[in-house]
Amino acid sequence: MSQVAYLPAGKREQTKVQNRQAILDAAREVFGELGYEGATVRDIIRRTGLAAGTFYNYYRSKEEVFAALADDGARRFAPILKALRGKGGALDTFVRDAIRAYFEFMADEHISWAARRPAGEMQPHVHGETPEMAAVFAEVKDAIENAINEGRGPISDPEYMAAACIGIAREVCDKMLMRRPIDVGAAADFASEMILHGLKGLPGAKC
Amino acid sequence: MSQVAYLPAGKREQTKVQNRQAILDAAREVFGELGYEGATVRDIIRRTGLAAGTFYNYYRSKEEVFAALADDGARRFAPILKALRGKGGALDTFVRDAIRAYFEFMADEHISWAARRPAGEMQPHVHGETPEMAAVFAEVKDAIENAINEGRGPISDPEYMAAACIGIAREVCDKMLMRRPIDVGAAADFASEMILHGLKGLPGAKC
Amino acid sequence: MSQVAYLPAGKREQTKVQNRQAILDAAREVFGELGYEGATVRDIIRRTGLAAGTFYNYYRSKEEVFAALADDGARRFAPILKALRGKGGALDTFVRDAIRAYFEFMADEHISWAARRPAGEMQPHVHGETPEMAAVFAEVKDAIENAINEGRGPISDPEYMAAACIGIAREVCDKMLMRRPIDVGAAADFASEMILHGLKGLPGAKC
Amino acid sequence: MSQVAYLPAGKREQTKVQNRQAILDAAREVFGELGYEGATVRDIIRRTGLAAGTFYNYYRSKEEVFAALADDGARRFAPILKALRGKGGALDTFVRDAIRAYFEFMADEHISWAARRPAGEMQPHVHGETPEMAAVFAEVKDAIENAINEGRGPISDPEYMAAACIGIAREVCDKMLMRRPIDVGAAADFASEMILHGLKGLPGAKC
DNA sequence: AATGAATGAGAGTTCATTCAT
DNA sequence: TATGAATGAACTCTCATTCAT
Repeated sequence: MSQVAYLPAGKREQTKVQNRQAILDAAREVFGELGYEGATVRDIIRRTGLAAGTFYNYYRSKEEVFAALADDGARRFAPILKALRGKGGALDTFVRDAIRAYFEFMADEHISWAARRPAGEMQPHVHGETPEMAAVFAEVKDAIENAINEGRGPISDPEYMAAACIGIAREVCDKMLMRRPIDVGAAADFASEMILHGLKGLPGAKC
Repeated sequence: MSQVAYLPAGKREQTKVQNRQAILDAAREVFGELGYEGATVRDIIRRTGLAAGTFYNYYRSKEEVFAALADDGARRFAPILKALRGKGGALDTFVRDAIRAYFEFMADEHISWAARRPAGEMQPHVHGETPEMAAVFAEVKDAIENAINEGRGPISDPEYMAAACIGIAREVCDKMLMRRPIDVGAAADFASEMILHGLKGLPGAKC
Repeated sequence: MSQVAYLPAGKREQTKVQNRQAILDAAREVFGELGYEGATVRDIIRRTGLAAGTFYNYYRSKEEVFAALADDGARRFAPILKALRGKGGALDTFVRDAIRAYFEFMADEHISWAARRPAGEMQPHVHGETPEMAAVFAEVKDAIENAINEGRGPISDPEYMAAACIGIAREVCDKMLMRRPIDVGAAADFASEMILHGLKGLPGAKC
Repeated sequence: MSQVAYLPAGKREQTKVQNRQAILDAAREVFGELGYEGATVRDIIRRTGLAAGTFYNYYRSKEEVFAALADDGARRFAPILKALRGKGGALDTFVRDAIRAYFEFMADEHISWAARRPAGEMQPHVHGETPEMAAVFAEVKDAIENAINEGRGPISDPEYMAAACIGIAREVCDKMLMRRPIDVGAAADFASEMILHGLKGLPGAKC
């Protein structure tokens, strides 16, 4: 068309990006606080100060913004994990590296929304996990399952083994995030040790 | 005037107890299928055949019936755990016993609602855990934390230790419940071994 | 179940019927004033004084209440037409009878909602025809088409013939309904004559 | 300052006229496909490739563009009718000419949007009549009413007479537009005959 | 105590229209 | 003047809860 005017290059474009981010940030918070079901689109946009309809200029539904959040987390974490997998060492090393990477990512992620949460007030039925975290968690789970299936570890029940690793990682990480200061190194070491040697392998145990 | 004297204790009381139980049963199913947020009071009451308003003669809200369900599970599981705690043996033994008791309870609980679920169809954002399970989980968690704090185990970070045990128990139990047939013994053994000795302690590992 | 109490027999049942009717009446008015697309469920329930949600206790959607209205009209008019069809006389007679029946029905129907309409204020894009009217119109159309196809009239283009009859009936009826007093006899006679003999057959024409 | 002197009359003006026409064309299609209520400004503007806001540089509302469309049709048809009226012959002739002109206009108009409609898919509650058609219809109606009031026909009820003519014209025309090929001559002849002599005047009737 | 219709707040979503660019 | 994101009122529909019966 001949009437090319006001190509989006300046402030318009900028606020668009800002709004998209604002919605994403608000959604992260709201999902973290209220859980997926508990969160409403209105909760999200209210926190941005934007109008109700504006949400739908960026995402078509609650589902979609949730997916975008999860994607975002996965996308940022994927390369880290991939590098680890590429190294292809012993399960021993892989577990330590993967757990550490996971814990570090979670800690980073955490501060962006945990800070402004009314501390101590843990709603019922809510997991306090952002979609990003969930996505990253899924990645790690996948990696561990693969590692075990590839036979880089003892031959027991692979599914149970992965489940156990995952369980430790998730729960210890959760605890870590509740402490101040957050000590990623200590928590990751603990979890790795626990995964590899169990309670009896911990310092102070009589093996 | 409303209390009719000498009303035989039967019919009326009977009905009340039955209705209360019917609601509880329906709620267990519905929460299991739809999750807490997804479940509606209508879903619950519809399954009982009672009228909508009747729900509120027994529970003041969805929240309350959920709590009642959790209480119920906890109340039934508490004595089992208590007996274990009373035995006061080594952490070793306690872990095995507690895990086994937990897994057995879960398996029992499970069949009461898992049966009629459309298998394979796992909704997003739904955890498939009844309130009872959640409550029992909390009990076990408590027991393990206590055991560790009492010094019946290695002196490391007690909170992390409990978290790790809990994580293993939860995840392995979940996997167990998805298999057919459900082999409680194997799963409990695996989880206990994992808790005590980690991956390296599993058969086939070079320690 | 044993707890049979307060069977719907008295006032409850009564208001239910009243509400259903109130919604139907309101819907008739609103569709008449605003047209199908223009009408909203809110418009309808607002006019009844009932709460928003109450609408959905009676009809699942705007579509459904519209269909109910149309059904109602058709159901009431069907027997009249059927009797006419049964008589099986000449097209001549059939046309006069059918037109008369149609005009009479419309006149009856009309007063129930036309009365409270802001007179003279004819919105654009709106046909001022209730679903009942539309339904009855469809019935008559069908009857005329059948009569013509059965060869009870001249052999020309049956579809066009029916269309022409229908056109006359609809338009003349509309005009009739706008006059005061409504003279069904005169209007029906006119329409019949016009259908049968055209302008040239009208009094005052030189044939 | 904003009006640059000596700006060649071309580009700018050209664009304005083109845009106005593009919106009108799009609106014609959309109203034809979706009906007035069903059509949205977004539907219209999307089809032009212009931006949402641009619509409002040309028309203040959906209502206004609709009116413009109607005007357009009326403006194009008016001279045709006027010529007919000027001839001032018998009602007989006038009816035939007017009907023919009307049918021809409708057929022309029709192809411009009917072509790209998903055939056979007739939405409920939608009339498939462009605003232009409505306007032209109104013109013809007016002409016939005038002719009758001027006493160029039988002295019966003029309003009813006009209504009857209009009804025939509208319905037969509708049918004509649904046939393939569209035979304007036959349809116009039929309608004229029907208007003038009724069913009994049709070939095959015993008069 | 049981009933189930009524309630109305609030959910997700659409859309005509405005306005900074 | 063209743009298209922002706006916010209004829409359909759901649901926890109340209350007359």
